[in-house]
Amino acid sequence: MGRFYVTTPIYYVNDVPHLGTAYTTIVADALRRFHLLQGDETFMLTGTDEHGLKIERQAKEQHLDPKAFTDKISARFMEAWPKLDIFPDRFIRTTDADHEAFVAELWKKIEANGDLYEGEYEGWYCVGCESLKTDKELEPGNLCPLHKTPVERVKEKSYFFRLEKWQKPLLDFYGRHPDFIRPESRRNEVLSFVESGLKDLSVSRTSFTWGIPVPGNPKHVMYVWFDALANYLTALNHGSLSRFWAPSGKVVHLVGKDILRFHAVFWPAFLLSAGYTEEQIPQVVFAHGFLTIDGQKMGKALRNAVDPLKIAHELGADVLRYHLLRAIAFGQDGDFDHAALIERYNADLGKNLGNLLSRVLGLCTKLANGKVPVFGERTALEDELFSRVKADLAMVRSAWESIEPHRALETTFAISSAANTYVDRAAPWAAAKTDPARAHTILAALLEVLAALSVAIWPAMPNKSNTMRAQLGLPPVEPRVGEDAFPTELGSLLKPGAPLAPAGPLFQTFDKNGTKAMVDKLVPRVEIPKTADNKTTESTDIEVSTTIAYDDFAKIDLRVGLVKSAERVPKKDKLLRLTMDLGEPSPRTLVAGLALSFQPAELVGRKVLVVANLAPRDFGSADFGSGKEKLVSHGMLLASGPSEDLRLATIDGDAAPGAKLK
RNA sequence: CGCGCGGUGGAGCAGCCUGGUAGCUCGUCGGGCUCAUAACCCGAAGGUCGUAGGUUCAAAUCCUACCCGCGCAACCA
Repeated sequence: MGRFYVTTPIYYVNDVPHLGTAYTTIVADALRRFHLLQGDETFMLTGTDEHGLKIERQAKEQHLDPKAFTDKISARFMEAWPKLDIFPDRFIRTTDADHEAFVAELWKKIEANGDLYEGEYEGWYCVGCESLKTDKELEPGNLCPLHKTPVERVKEKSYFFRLEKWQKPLLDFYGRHPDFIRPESRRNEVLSFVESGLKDLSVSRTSFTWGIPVPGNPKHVMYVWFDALANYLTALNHGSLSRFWAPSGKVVHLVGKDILRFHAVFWPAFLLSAGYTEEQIPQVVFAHGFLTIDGQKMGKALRNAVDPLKIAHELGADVLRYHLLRAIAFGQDGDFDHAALIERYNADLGKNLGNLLSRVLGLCTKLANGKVPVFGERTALEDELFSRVKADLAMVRSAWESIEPHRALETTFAISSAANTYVDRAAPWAAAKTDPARAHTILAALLEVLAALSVAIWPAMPNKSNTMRAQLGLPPVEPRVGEDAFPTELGSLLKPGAPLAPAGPLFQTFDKNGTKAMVDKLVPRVEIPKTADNKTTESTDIEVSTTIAYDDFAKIDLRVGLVKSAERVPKKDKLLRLTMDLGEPSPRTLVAGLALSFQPAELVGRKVLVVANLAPRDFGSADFGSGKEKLVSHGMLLASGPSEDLRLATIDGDAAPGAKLK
């Protein structure tokens, strides 16, 4: 028996609960339920992350006080989880008073250890990430590599955390605790990141106020990650709850692969700095992958369209939970496919397990008076079944222990398959005609397996587990601390003579039409615009936006231009660099997105229409074979159509290069 | 050399860390059973585990190189 503490990330309140957050939270709940079954003391934490510039701005947009704004969104998370049969021990908010107090304490400890200093930060800041970016990280045009939005130049006083100092200790720690970062591939990522060198981390801001004030210097608020990570400790900072923290408890942080770095690098560094020992660092940070939906990346539109609560409402939370846990290899990217969901529901839940229960209970009604029959003499068939099931149960247990829900469930359902095979081999209906005692033994064996299964599915499907148990005449699963209720032995899970309930369908399968109807119902209606289509519609959009005055039009210098030369721009597959005669003393350079429609050679000598007085546009640089050259366009060439089928705007008849249009 | 992911029977995936008869679901074909949710069971067809090298007694698994997809990003002033 031990203690098990599992956390989800605290979800940022700029979004509402969606399939992705539901996924992580479901896994956390399933793991905790497994540990409950084993008799462990458990604590599960989830919550919301509520500070930061992005929230401050979003609240303002909605004309709300930040607190009122976060109250609103946070409530949606809090209300969502119970609908998926998830009951965290604490739902923490970074605006909770105890959290704010605890973070201040943590800050002071780190400061007292000399790991915080005041400096000045100047650089780029991405509001989306809530983090600073180095010049190297930025994409051309000063875009955040993650959000693709422009970063902001900020210059402000800031406290810095001496992260650099912890590089070596962190590497030592990783070396001594190979299981700290999982899965392995992620661990390697983090290692190479840390090995490549850590820089001190800016951990406060003065540019906004929606955050936890820095102790002793309230002009500063803490960096949201400093604030957020601490939540895992805040929740246990109450009396004896600290027993759940490492090393007396096993601490497992489930995180998305996008935020692994914060948990695997910053967090242990903060802890070490605050005086925690290596043994007091969480044992596992497990990074899971991202989900796609029906093969499509989960963009904002899709995220909002696929509501986990709706799926739970239609099919039951158990079914959603099962499918997510079973269909996706935890730790890897996975696809949430609606058709596969129904397929799996039919196959595993309905036909394999549901039908097994139904046929066994049906036989019991007919052959054993609806009571648990007496287990008579075992034959080789029962021996084989039981030893197989025992071995599988052991595998299920170890799969859960090592955080591999997909494997745990695969094996769980292999048990159900084995039982189905056994029914066929043992043929109780045939035995009943000649040897009723034998038939009873067979049924008793099957009931034992079903009883074990009813427990084994509980971490994933608590409701169905109990429905199943009710039919077996068993009380609901009620784990007790110190009592290992995960089945290992078969043979005495049921009492002979105990009444069984009549069989009712555990999972009603869908026939062809039903499947189709359900898939239609669940698949989001939104058209997910494909990038190409999107562009086409844009470029064929003939709606006239707004009118402009003639004077405005007159400002545009449209001219005929003669293409003197044209060449592809290396590495930019849509761009051509053109030199053009616009009737000026020297030719101009234009950069145009024509490369998908035209060969450079076929453009040379053509007369096309050009906007001559457009502000020059910088396209970065390109290497034309003799080193990097600046790529600047001095004008715009007019064309129509999608980029792969452009038509040039030309002039009727002949006109001299430079001729103006009016 | 932009970042990331992947290539395993018809489809979708697991296995790869910790080498040792290639597994799961669906689909196809044939058979069985008749207790059950048109269910369940058995069998069959179908795989050069992307390619080429290397390590090894042994490679889907470890190493090296390469090829091919996909996603994201970027470029159409």
